[in-house]
Amino acid sequence: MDNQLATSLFESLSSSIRLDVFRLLVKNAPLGLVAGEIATNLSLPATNLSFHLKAMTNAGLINVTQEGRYQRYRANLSVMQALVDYLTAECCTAHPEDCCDNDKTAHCCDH
Amino acid sequence: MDNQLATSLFESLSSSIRLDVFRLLVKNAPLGLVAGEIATNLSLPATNLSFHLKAMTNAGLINVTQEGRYQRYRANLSVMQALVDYLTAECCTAHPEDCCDNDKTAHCCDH
DNA sequence: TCAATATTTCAAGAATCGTTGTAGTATTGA
DNA sequence: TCAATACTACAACGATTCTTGAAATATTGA
Repeated sequence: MDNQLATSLFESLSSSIRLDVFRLLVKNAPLGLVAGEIATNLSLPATNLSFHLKAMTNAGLINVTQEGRYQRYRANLSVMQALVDYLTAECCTAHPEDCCDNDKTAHCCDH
Repeated sequence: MDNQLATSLFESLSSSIRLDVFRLLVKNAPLGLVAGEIATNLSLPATNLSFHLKAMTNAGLINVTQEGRYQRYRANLSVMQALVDYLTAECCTAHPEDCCDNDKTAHCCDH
């Protein structure tokens, strides 16, 4: 995980449509859904959905496999924890002596 | 957490600069940094940084408090877990009988 | 082979976002 | 009160992204 990959992953989830697509695929894990089912479920034009699916696939947020004339999409769930880990990797390292003194809810203090 | 809030949070982290800012503030948790320290650390023009800090503050990703003529920014770490929880809230609910049969690394299968 | 189906690619316009300079507000120290 | 400092607001331009319709590709079933 690096800045560029993390940025593209966040960008992949930064639109209302793509967020709905991802949550729908999480809901339908691990089988996933084919493109047409996603379009029907979210009432999206096939063209527009295809645009967003491609962006999400390129970022690695979802996976696609071909089934005859269908394209089956699945959420890549494991990438999310890696993303959070990347964000909090260096938590408090600048001043470890103060860590958690003021904010007990901080994620980095959960260990 | 809803679609709109989640979208704005992801959008807040979808630029290289804002990601660097957030990780720098995580590193300097819980004290945070004032705007000038962030600008120096990341070699950014004050104008541009201010633009991004405002966007991140509006989304709730970071918090700001005034200290005389300084503005001190802190990472809002607790919001990240809420975001991941939102994404995985309905994991496998469409077909619970198949959950984790094929993908043991899925985050939603960690319970 | 042929028509229907599923999905993607492409082009074009609209909308949004990022960066920068200039100007403005607020605070500090003398 | 005055100059310096810290930061933000605004406007403008270029760059990027979103959406849509039309056309293309690939697969299926008859």
